[in-house]
Amino acid sequence: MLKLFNTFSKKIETFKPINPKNVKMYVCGPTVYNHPHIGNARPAVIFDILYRILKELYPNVIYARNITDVDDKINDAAKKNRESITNLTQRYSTAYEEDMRNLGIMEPSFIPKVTDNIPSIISMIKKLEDLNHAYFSNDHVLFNVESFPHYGKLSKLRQEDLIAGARIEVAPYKKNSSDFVLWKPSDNDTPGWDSPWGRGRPGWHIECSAMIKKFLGDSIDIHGGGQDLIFPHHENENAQSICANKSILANYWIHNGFVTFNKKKMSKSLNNIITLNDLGKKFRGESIRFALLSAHYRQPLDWNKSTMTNSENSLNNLYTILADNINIYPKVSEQTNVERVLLNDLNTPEAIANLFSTVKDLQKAKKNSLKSEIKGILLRESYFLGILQKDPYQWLKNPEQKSLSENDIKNLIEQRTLARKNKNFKEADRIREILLQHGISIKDEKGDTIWSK
RNA sequence: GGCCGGGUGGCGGAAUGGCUACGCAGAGGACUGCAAAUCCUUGAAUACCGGUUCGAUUCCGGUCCCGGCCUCCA
Repeated sequence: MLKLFNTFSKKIETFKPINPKNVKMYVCGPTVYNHPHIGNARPAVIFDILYRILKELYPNVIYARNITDVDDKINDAAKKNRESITNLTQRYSTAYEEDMRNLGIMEPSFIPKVTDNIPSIISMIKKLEDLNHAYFSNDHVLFNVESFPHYGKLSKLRQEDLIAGARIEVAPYKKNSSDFVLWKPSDNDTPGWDSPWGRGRPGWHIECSAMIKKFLGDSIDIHGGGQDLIFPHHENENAQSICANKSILANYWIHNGFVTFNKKKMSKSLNNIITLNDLGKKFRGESIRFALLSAHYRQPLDWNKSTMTNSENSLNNLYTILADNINIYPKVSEQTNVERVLLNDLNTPEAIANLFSTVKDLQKAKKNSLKSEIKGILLRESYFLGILQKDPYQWLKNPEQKSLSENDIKNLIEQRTLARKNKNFKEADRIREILLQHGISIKDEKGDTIWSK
């Protein structure tokens, strides 16, 4: 039984799909104008785990994660780079997909892009206009918030509060300060498409509503994203979808907490981000993933200097155990403790604790038959977390480090092995020291010498 | 100002009305030519003040501090 915290009810609820034979989930992906940072990676990893769990529970799961490639920030970035908009968005969507693969994230069923779905967007806006939920004003089409009495229910924000807190000047052509843009005009320098309202482009929010409708249908089970999307993005999506489709948009709204850096939210606009690209130069994707799992998804996760070394060390230890048991055949396992705690609102820290408990069992096991059983459990448990699926020796050798060529290292290790055979320990230590100075540490293990870092 | 989270060991981070998980780092020992790994042992925490209770870190009230949303953000 899967339990999830629903932002809408602010309670943990038992998950009941609309149609158990076909479960539908949509997660808001990135706006591609920049390299994604670890804050962007968090929902990707969290919903990847949820996807794995759902696939285990239900025969068919459709998971869509969009890419927003129409946005004014994109236009600004392209202008700044003197680069074409398509070039920029393609460059960064490719980078995003690469980063996702690197994090061990399973490919969603659909990765829709806004530019491929303009007709769906236009027809949804048209529908809203026909139903008097939207109005045309000053070349813009705006959603009329007053036409939707439940506006604010998702984010728990009341109209009065929004007005009181408004820090931005209200556009004079809006009927209500909370009305938001569905369609806006484009000048010749800006990407635009022909529409009943002239050449223009969609506002933020509407693309997700339109793509959900097109790829998943009017109503879906789970809608997810970062907490910063609750308002206005999801509130607005919810309003426009319900008004256009006359049916509920999503039954479960799931939002992850932020990655913070020195306790402050990491965000592109605060310019305190750590990109996956930069982090990937020093650390492997799996280590980044492990770090992102260390806190419960609804809590903030504070990133600091030791976050990555901590997570690398943990994974090294786990892979070492797998290397020790490399010849043990993993027996196929049934539902594990890790799955059981993940079912409880995706409690990844507890899942990791359970994983380590399995590891302890494996270390204590004497008989091969028992080891085989436990190794099967361990591999199944780590699959749901999306870790430990690589060849352990490959991991421990860490070939991505480039301080010495692999051949050089092999040669030095051979020389050292020879010296040790001849009991020339002075020479053996000298070689160890050389390797250490190049950041390479070695371990003599079961007659073999393996090296890392 | 309105709304909403949170303060747990050196660090990260769960859980719980009743001996405070787990990981990383640390200490001691076994093992090792030395290391590493492994095994054994081990030190270390619930912001503050009240209340309820046999018992609170957990529930209630207050104080202080930190963060988020209200504007683009995962």
